[in-house]
Amino acid sequence: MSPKKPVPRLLASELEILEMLWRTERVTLIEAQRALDCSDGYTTIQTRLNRMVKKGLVKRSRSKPAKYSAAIQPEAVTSGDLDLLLDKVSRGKVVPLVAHLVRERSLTDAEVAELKQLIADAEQRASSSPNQEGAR
Amino acid sequence: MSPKKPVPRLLASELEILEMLWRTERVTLIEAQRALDCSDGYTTIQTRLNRMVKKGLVKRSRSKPAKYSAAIQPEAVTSGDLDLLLDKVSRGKVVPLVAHLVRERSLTDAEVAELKQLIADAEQRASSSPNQEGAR
DNA sequence: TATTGTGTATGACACATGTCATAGATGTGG
DNA sequence: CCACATCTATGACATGTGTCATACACAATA
Repeated sequence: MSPKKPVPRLLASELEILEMLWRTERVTLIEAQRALDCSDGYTTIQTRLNRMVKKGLVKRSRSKPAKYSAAIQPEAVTSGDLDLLLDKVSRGKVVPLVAHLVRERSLTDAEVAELKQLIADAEQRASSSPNQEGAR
Repeated sequence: MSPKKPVPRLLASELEILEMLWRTERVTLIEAQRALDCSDGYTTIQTRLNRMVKKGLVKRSRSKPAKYSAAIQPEAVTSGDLDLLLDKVSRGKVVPLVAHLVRERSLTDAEVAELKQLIADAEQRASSSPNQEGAR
């Protein structure tokens, strides 16, 4: 039974591979090599992909020129990493992270609008559900 | 030249150590061992700390029972990791990340208020400075 | 059938990390 | 000054990762 393992914590290199796979969907080794920086040798890519298959991060088809594809979605990584960040680094506080996010990046008007909506939704949810975290 | 290296990408174990150091400020090896889960041997902690010193992640005092302390702040990790998350996983998009943050965590009223303020500030900044973002 | 591509599977090697056991250096009470 | 309690520095070993070179398998063809 492997229910919802939060995707450990990916190494930078694994993230790099996954990023490529998310972009390209399904690729053969040659395509993968091309899609990546391709400064690495053919069998290097092969080994890395296969090791990731072993880890369950990547899927491989049985077709003749095997096609590799991501076994996990970006959201999973986002969740896992963000949760870790929150728990370990930000001591569970969301605001500092968001502050960094919106301060460092300049947002478009559309994005600002979306964020407003998100906050509004969260606000509503907060008032409707019993909230712990500092019982005012 | 200040090598403003964005703090590579920390391993989970390194994050664990740093988290402890941020909590405790300065510790000797024994204290560190106690502060951590302490299931690891004394010299194990020693080796890990020392290797992190070598990497510039941790500082060590010259005092007799050497005191170890974090060489980087949580914010640095936050920044580095968030940027990576943004660039690699979220394709540079802030909204999905924030969405995850505010959806998964229930926020207090105070936090919601802070977030609103954050967005308001960002909005102002967006309108005052010519935003290219998506010129391509 | 032997030859040549093209793909896949193995074996290798260096360096990083997780975990310790021990040896070496030092300060302190007899 | 000696012996012991502490610290600290090294050496070791298994496993994981980065990077390949090669060997092996198999289909199409000369």
